Amino acid sequence: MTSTLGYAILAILARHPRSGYELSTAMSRPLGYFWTARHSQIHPELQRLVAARQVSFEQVPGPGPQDKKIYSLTDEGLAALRQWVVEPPQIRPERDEMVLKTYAAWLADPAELIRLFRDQLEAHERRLSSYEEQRASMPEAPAHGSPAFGNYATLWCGISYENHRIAWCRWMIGQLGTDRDLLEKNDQLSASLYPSWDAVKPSES
Amino acid sequence: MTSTLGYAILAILARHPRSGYELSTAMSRPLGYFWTARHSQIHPELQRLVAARQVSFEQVPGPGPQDKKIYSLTDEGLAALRQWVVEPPQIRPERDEMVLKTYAAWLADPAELIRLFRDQLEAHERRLSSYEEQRASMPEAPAHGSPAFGNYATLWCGISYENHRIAWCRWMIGQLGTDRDLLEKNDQLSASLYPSWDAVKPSES
DNA sequence: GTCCTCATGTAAACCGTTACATGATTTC
DNA sequence: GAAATCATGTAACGGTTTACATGAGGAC
Repeated sequence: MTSTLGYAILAILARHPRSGYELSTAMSRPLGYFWTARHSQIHPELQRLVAARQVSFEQVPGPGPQDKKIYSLTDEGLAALRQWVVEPPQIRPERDEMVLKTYAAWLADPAELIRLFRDQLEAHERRLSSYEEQRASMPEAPAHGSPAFGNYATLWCGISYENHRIAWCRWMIGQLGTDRDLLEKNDQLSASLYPSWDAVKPSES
Repeated sequence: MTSTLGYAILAILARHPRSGYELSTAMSRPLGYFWTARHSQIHPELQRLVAARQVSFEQVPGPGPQDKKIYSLTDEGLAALRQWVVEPPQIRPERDEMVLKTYAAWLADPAELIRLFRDQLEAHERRLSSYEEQRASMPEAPAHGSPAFGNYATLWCGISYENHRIAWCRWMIGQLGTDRDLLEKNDQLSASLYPSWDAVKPSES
């Protein structure tokens, strides 16, 4: 019954109670990297969760004209969240605009494509270094059972993902920039950092 | 004006003309891994693309009661596609249900989590070996300018992505399965195949 | 005769974004 | 005094999924 957005809200409230406003800031970039939502989606969803008895709220006088509502998980909500976590995820189609562009890249001007992938590369490098910073200010391998484990594990995934993306951008730039000065640079970078086809081959079959 | 779905259709038609039905099979799993759509979305979009003069069609008598329509790109459509390819992609939020579950994983039973990540791991391994097979039946590094380049580059991305995902699943299973017999197995697997934090560190800052 | 593939469409429901709407408090 | 932050909501729109609707031809 509860939507994935609903579980995202429950997952955040499981850490500590928050207002709808705080939820919406937590679920917008650059904080909410793996599930985002606007306040216009969060407020109605909170109302639904209250109706389903998965969250409750207490009203405290806020700065604005309306009362501030501090939402927290109910026992029912926590139980539902716990159950949902270990259920296999819905298979939702991957829609990746960069990969789609790549599929049609054979039609486009190589110089412009290089510019596009350089921009992407920079963006992913910026994200990676931000993740690395976050990791640095975090205890190494927190115990399962503490919320820090969730933070640590999602960060690990994020760092791994950015490395994958960076390797791919570098490879693309290398492929597109044949017989040019950037060839040597990119060859070095992409060959070492990421599993190339050839390096992976001996492991299986 | 044209939506991303529109460009996805243009990108497929740029290879060779197809009917709406053929488009819908091409854009459903397991073929269309990076942009999927149902026929109920494709047929109206094709009508819009025809109205925008980006595709044209010729009717041939089909098996059913209605004529089969073979769509192909117009010069205008090809030009629009070429332009779109090198434009920076819209930043669309990442919504990853597995990462969201991971964020809340500290609440769940480790044994059940291991089961979940093992299933995920298997699915990604299956995909990877299917990709590897496809790569094997493909010329090494096709020239930019031929459609084979698009196939090769998207496959490279897919293989890199699956490797990232596999490494992450293995790491998670290793983290969850402390003081158990599976610890040794997973330590070996994840440490070698994928960049751990520590291995990446000396490169930057 | 039933099921599967080929073939094209429409309608309702759902999810998410953008825009509309209001207003107090704090900071510059 | 203007702008940013805190705070909560609704409405319109666009994209996606699911369901409805039809029907020929071939395989079993």
